[in-house]
Amino acid sequence: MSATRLPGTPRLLRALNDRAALELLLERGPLTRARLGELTGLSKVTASQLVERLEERGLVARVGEQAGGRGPNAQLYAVRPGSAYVVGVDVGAERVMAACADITGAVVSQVEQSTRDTDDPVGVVHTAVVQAASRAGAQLDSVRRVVLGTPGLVDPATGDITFAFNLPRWHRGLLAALREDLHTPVVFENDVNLAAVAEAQSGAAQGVADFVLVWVGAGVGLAIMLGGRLHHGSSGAAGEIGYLPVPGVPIPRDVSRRAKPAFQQLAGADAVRAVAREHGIDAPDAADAVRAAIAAGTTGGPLLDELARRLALGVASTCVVLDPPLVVLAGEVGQAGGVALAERVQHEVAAITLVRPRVVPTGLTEEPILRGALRTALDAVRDEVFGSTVG
Amino acid sequence: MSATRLPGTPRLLRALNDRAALELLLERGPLTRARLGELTGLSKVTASQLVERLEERGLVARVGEQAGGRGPNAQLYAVRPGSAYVVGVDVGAERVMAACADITGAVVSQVEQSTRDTDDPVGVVHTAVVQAASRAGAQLDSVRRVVLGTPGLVDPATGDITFAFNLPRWHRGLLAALREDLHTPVVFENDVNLAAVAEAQSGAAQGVADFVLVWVGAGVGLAIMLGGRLHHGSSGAAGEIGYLPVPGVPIPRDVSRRAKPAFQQLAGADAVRAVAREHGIDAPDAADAVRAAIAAGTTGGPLLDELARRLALGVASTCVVLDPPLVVLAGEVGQAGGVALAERVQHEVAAITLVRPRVVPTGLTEEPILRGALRTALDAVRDEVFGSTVG
DNA sequence: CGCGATTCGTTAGCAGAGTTTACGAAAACC
DNA sequence: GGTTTTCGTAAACTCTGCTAACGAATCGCG
Repeated sequence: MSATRLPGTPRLLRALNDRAALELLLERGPLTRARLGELTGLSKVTASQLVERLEERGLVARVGEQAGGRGPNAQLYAVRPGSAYVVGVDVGAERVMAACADITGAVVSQVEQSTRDTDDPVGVVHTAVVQAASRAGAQLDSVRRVVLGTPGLVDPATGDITFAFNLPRWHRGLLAALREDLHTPVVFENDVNLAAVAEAQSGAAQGVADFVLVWVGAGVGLAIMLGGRLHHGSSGAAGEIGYLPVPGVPIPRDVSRRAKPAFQQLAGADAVRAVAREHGIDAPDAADAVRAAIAAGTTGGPLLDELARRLALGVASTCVVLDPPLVVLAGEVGQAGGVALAERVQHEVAAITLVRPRVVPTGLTEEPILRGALRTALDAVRDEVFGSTVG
Repeated sequence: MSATRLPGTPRLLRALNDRAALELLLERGPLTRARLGELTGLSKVTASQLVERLEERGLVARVGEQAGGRGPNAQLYAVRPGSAYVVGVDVGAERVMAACADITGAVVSQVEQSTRDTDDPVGVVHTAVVQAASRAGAQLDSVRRVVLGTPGLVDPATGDITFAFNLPRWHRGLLAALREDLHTPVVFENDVNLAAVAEAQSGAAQGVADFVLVWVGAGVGLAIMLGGRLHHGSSGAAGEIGYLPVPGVPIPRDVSRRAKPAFQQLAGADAVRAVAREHGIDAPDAADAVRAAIAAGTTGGPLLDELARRLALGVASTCVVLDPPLVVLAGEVGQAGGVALAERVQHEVAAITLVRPRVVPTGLTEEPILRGALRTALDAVRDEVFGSTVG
């Protein structure tokens, strides 16, 4: 009956300081013992002992000397890349992209495979993961975590995928197969959420702790970043804004797999193509239609206006609830729309609500979901590897 | 250019442990030194030293003995109530309610005053605060914080109130007057947010870290609690769901002070009264109308159904975005609707979205805003008073 | 009623983390 | 080549917490 909190023993201190030092080494590249002391706030000698400990644990290594200074050349230390690896995977409907990164975050290998011409998608994903690891020169047992990005909801209780309409149902088999071979934690994460993670790391939301990312592609989705962490919701369904009840579309009652959700019906790729046709732009692909409208200059304006008006309904709803400082438009359509679309959405949102979020297009072009998967895996693995002093 | 993190010195340990001990003393009442050791995870002797320190700092005092055990009677210690006080105020349009609590959270005094028959509302609030303090037997300089709950948005940058349509504009004067006399931090907080804080502490959301509270009164509002903390949004406008673009109401463009926001027009008290009249219930007050419908039994069903249908649009929008496990209905109308209304809203939300939040009526009857203000003030003051070992 | 069993609180000695002071050695400056 | 500066390491001390031991108080039981 005693909830016994964590004590607060001296070893906790060491764990905290070690962790802070490692984080600094990752962020600011190789450092000398003295500089590390300054940055952590610790004394020179303590920092020195600390580095020695980390070196013994195999987490840190000498990587050179810093010449040019006044005194003797200072030794430079950095996090040892080989101490752990992670694999991220973007599991799309038609292709699989896997990449392997070492614990410093450097992407060491990348593998792409098509799932179109096979009847064993599990096998494809599986070999992609194994190939990514081996091409990176990483032993399989030094891969500490695999993160798979897919559409659909991740049940926070079980970690399984639910409601992945547009993907085959082999996720469960995939999870089992990978875990069996790799003896490693394997987790799913929603693809839009991963895109947001990537956006925060190196896209349009760098250094912004709170923002939302609106994904406009085949479906519409939303990722919510609060305090630098993803908000998943109690059933993993936070951000499924396809189901927003918006004006202009009948609200389907008795939500089923058949019924088309309201906002998605208004702003999904199908709707974009339809609106484009009405405006005289006929393209096989929604993103192409948007690009065509932008290329058309003034002529394309009305289509973009209409698109922005529709998107703004969903964006306004989320912004009225959350009041984020920043909204990132991503996904095929969001990216294609670029600044032209983002500006229009920003203007439109300001017209119908009190909040005034900045709306910008994604700042990422290459594999946002994959990058997000790697980053997510890294965060978890660093907690494990770097925090092991506590255990 | 060195961002110098907090060091991680031994004194940090002491601060952490002291803080944990104080928190335990507040939560679980008077404790013996030995029990405190168990609960914190510290050794018996360390816990003993710790208590001695806290006693010297005046934060803790002996309050009795625990007889009946095997060995000698153990001394019981508790947080000293008199070491600091806070004042909370519910600033309504027609009356002001102030209360004073000691640092243990015990409410020591409560004062109510009308602002209807005066032309100096600032003075009324001011004297209410001073009276609450003096009736509590608290010196003015031991009141460490005053929290004022009012409608409107609180600008997170300045702390000032904006957009308080239904309240006079003397907030700024109030802030200045109170600060001048009391030499104490005085802060505003949105009334709906405070109601949510109270709900989390002792209402329908006890022990629930994530939930939203929907306020249905003259206006409609929303408070968002995530991880046990309020989410305010970048401009303090998070949860202003009156502005949700919902189906069934024209969306006013060029939002101005005149234009009635969409969702509010659909579900605010005015709308409730209007709907009630259509259903043959004519009451001067929206809450009365709802109560009449419930009292009418089956006859009142259709009105409640319609009300639930309207509310569900707003609730669904927020739940689609946030996916909270729990929605609390509060405010005059929400409270009047009770379980009958909550159940209907829950059912309706489930019909139009994928998420399945539990919807319940408020569990508080007495002064939720005032209680929330006190709790908010307490949290801040405890950080200051208990955390002062660090400084 | 007295003895043993328990538990409270304290004292003594020790271990882990970090700090200040001091110092030898290496590199650069003049 | 001397001076100056800086690196890395000792040595001695402080602060926090831990284990072990112990006197004293209280209850249970014979």
